[in-house]
Amino acid sequence: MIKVCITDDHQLVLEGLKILLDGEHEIQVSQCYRSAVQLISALKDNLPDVVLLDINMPEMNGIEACKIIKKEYPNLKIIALSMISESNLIKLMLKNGADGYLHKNAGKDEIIEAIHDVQQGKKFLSQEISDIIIGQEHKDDHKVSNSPFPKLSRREEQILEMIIDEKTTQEISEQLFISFGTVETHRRNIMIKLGVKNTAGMVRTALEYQLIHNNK
Amino acid sequence: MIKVCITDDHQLVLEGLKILLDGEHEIQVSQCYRSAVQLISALKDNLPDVVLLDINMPEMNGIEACKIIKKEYPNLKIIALSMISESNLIKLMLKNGADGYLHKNAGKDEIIEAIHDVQQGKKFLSQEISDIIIGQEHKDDHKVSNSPFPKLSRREEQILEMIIDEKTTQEISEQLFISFGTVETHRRNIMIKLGVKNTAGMVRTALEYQLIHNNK
DNA sequence: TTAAAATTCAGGGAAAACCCCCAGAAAAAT
DNA sequence: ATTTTTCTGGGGGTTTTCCCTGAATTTTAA
Repeated sequence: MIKVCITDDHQLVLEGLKILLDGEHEIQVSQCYRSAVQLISALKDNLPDVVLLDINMPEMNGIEACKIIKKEYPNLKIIALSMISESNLIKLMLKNGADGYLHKNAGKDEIIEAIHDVQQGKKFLSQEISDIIIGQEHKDDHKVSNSPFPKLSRREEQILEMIIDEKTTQEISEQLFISFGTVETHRRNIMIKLGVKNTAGMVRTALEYQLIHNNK
Repeated sequence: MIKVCITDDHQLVLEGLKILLDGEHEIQVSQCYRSAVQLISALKDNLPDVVLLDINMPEMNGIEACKIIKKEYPNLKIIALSMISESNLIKLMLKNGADGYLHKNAGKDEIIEAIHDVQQGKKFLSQEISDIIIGQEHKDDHKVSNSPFPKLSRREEQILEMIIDEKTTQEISEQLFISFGTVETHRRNIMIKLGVKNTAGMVRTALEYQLIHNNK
């Protein structure tokens, strides 16, 4: 019997997965959590064999969570769940200790196969995911290898949010009571951290990686 | 017995929902589809009572699908499903004939309640969704009322994609073999159509509404 | 077939963003 | 306690975007 724990901020996915997996008799869904923070604090008392972990969550994203969990519990197997199949994201997740990666349009069989595989110590990547990684391998390996998951400072995050909200450097400086030059410096640093070259890149990356807490 | 049909491009959500609803004895999941195109062509032969329709899908988005379906089958009830609770999106969906709106972190009970409500001819909006709409009501009613779902031309879409890909006007003009001035005109028109004021707005709106086909 | 929308082009000017350099003070992490 | 990161500020300059105007041709829709 494999003890599985699911963490996803979407109630619907959570309940669906639970019922889906409960139908299997070698698998037992022991716990469900709506956030990575909940998951991490609960692991102390009850350790499952496999964790299904959503990547795109508020508060703490799956990549951060993965890193923390693997540090504490290296033997706990983690399967990343994601809506998007972006090669950089997948690589980052695997780099941070994930044992498998499932896209959310995977079927029941694929999930069960993944759980069994990682429980036996194997890595699991669906065909689709493998193709993406291999297809992009030559293109951006330098970019990924030396750029960790972009971590912005509080100020940078705040300014990025305002940029996404269509505010100009001038407006941002006025609203935050800091100088024009300071905002420009932050802009520059954000671009460097995200590895982009203009505003479009900042916005795209921010939304793709869900770096900002969009409460619109 | 209410005949329900589910359309979502994510296999996982699809299977989860199916099993979730199969547990209810007043509800019968008659069909499942992975795209709106499939759904629409299948309605001719088999008409359900209620359709659970994901908004964010490739090929055809839920808003377009909703409009088409309601035109053909005005009595068929549609509940929109979405990952994001953006007020404009919700309003647009309702404006295009949806009978209910469910966020994907809704629980089982909420979904079942929604299905029963719309089947009886009532509208269903979760508390969370109602709050968002009411909260934004004063702010942007003019903006929504006279701006339909932004429809870009082929060229505009193409250029928007390139903007999101961090290309400058110069680069775009060279790669498309058109003049600098032409690209600028397209940029301007895109901004007007999307109701934004700069590049950040274009990128944000494009990604939020999934106007572009991001095959990265 | 006629009206509407899309695509093409351009000049001139203002605003914003981008790029280089630098550097001190404060806060956080090791 | 010391190193690192963050936050702050700026000078000077180039590139890009944004905004105004206008207009001809082609394609699409009513």
